[in-house]
Amino acid sequence: MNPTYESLKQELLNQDIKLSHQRLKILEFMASNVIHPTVDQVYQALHHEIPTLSKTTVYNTLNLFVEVGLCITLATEENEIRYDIHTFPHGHFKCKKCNQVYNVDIDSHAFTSKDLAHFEIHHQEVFYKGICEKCLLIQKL
Amino acid sequence: MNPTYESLKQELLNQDIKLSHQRLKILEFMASNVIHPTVDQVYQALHHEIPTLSKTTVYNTLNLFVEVGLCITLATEENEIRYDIHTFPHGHFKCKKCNQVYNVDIDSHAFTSKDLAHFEIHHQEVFYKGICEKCLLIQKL
DNA sequence: TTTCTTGTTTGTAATCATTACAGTCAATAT
DNA sequence: ATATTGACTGTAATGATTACAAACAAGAAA
Ligand SMILES: [Mn+2]
Ligand SMILES: [Mn+2]
Ligand SMILES: [Zn+2]
Ligand SMILES: [Zn+2]
Repeated sequence: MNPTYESLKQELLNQDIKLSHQRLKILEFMASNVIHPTVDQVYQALHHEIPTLSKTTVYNTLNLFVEVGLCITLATEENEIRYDIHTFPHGHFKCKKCNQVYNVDIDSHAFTSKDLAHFEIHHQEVFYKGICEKCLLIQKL
Repeated sequence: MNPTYESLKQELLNQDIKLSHQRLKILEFMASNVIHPTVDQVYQALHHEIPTLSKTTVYNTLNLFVEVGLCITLATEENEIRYDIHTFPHGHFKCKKCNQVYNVDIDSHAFTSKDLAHFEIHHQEVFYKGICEKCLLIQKL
């Protein structure tokens, strides 16, 4: 279900994008940490390993990934952009306690509204907020 | 269906919030312009009429409205916050051509995902992007 | 009426995420 | 070796939002 690092790398090659060290490290991070990170989270995670890494490079790279369809962006209400390596249609749930963003399987056909009958729909986003199961259990202790 | 200016004003009174000139003007704008405006749009629309109006006041007032449940916020992907006077559950569609944000009736029961069976859901947001009917017609000319 | 109190509004400065830009660097081709 | 191209970096600029303190307005108390 999760896209593999190897298949994503191949996709970059297919699109004639050079496999630079920084790009591969960022791609690897996105593929193995499915946490919908912000640019800063990616930067913080990698700049120990790549001390010369610039935050601008993280911006450039993630926005490049979005352009070529390897990532999508997620707008949370906190006025910050998060990046998601999963590009197939799915929804999200953000926990108000632990701030974790979960993936949610949704039936995309349940969402056709007759208000949009003559509209051209390119993209849909379903976003839930509330308290996750883990945090609910902690609350009850 | 749309909340009236009078009922919203009454709600402020019920919550012991003073009906200052600025608050009433901003409330009136929100009630009669259902365009999901940004803070700047509200400010631009009103500062001719109220030359002393400060953008800080628009921020303070709209955030106050959100706190007391008169407005909700909308996160579009452009990293800007929009304010909505409609607080009942509904979805949105943003046109990529004209940037207009439409309200969309949705069946909120279509949204139960079994992934969230043991989660506590406080809020849900459904957001579409694409091209609206008007812009599609223009395109065909 | 004057003074006091409380909450509102204002303007400026600070913050934070993001983007623009220009110089540097690295890989490859000639 | 030199030239070309694109990637990376650091710094500066931008734009939205928030913090904060002074000014203001309205009503209550004296
Ligand atoms: Mn996701
Ligand atoms: Mn709406
Ligand atoms: Zn949680
Ligand atoms: Zn349109």
